[in-house]
Amino acid sequence: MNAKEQLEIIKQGVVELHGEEELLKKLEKGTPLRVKYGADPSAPDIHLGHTVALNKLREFQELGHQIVFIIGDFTAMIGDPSGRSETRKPLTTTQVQENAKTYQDQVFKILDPEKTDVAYNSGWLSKLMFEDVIVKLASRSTVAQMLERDDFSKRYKEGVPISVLEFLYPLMQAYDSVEVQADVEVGGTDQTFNLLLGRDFQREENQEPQAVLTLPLLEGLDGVQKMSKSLNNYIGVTEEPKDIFGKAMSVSDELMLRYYALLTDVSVEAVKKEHPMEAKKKLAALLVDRFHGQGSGEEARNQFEQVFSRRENPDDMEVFETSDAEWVAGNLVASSGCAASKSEANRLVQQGAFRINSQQIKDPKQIVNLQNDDVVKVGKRQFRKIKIKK
RNA sequence: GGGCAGAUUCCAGAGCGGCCAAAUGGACCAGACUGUAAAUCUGGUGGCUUUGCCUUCGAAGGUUCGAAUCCUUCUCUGCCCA
Repeated sequence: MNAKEQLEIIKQGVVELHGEEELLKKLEKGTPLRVKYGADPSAPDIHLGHTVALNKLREFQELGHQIVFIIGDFTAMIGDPSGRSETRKPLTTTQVQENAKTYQDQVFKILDPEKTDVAYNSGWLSKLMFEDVIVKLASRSTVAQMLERDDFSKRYKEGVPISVLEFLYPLMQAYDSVEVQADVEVGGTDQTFNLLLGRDFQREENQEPQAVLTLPLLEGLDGVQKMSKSLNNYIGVTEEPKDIFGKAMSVSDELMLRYYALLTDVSVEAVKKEHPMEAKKKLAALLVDRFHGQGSGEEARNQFEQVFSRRENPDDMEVFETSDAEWVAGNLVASSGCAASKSEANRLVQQGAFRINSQQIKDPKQIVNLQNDDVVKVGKRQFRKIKIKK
């Protein structure tokens, strides 16, 4: 495929491409490009938000290029301030290592391991002398530049603390680009500053500056904030089919269109013509298929319709084993793990969330007599099948 | 280093010395309505051996019959001055 055609593919779905001409020239050389992507192993779960960028990387790989996947094990000790309104808690080395490992396993659900170099940035960052930090990093950016960034200026205005440490984060990320001699770096739009700084750093080291490719940020399930683990508004790629399906179904119609646009090749125009619920089910199934294999989406859909449309019990219920047949309602809810505490259990019962074999019981103190295969339901999605131990 | 302000339950934020497990909003949970959508409405959101008891308002002490509220010291944060 010629360089121009490649560029067209690369540009699809991209918000901004800095250094387009340079990129074209590099593509014309015909040698595989080194495409950098950095991941912060502070939260080990990869979710749909990440997959926007990962899919782009996958495209690069299909075009024959090499991915340099950087695990920011060193930078994770600081925490990326991008888009955040508060200082992140630093992680311990052990935590970071564990996270990094699970992270990698998940990434290869999407990326081709053959065409991926994995690098830990502690490999070079931890070896820097203080002098290097001053000369190579700190001297190359100004406070004004930093404060120009939304996240910092906002915090500064609001009197929310900003650690000097956090100013170092973009610098380290930029330095990574120098180390791995990246031709391209891919990231979310919130990364723009960090990515562009990489270009400056490379120029100073007499390298060709990397092309910078920013991708849209995927909104989380709430439809407002960006998808992230800490906000708990995400769909993780390793989640159970029924959870992926259920979460996808719970998004608003508007957000569904956004997900279609950012996560699939399906034309949004076509989707708009469909019944929203049907479209949403298709999206949900598509996502399940993607992470659990062909056919699993269909299965998840059937389960979903069984449980929620027809209000039947799911096929696979957690079993609650007990030797007592007689229970106080509230205790049963708590003991079976359907509520975090006894008080919560009692509350749920009072609010009418508790059903046993479809029969609602509202008094937490009521005695219920259990039999084998009775089904306890708490709320919309918690089911327990009863087994009486003799 | 000096001065000032502040630290409250998941978050933001209110809290006269008793009526404070602590207003209000957000978030979340449950119920109703639905397309488990959104919107809307209702209720709820520390724990427990639950009409009462226990733990909580940065930390530790103290005053008081009684403290989130007053005093002392400490820790942390912001602002101003150097």
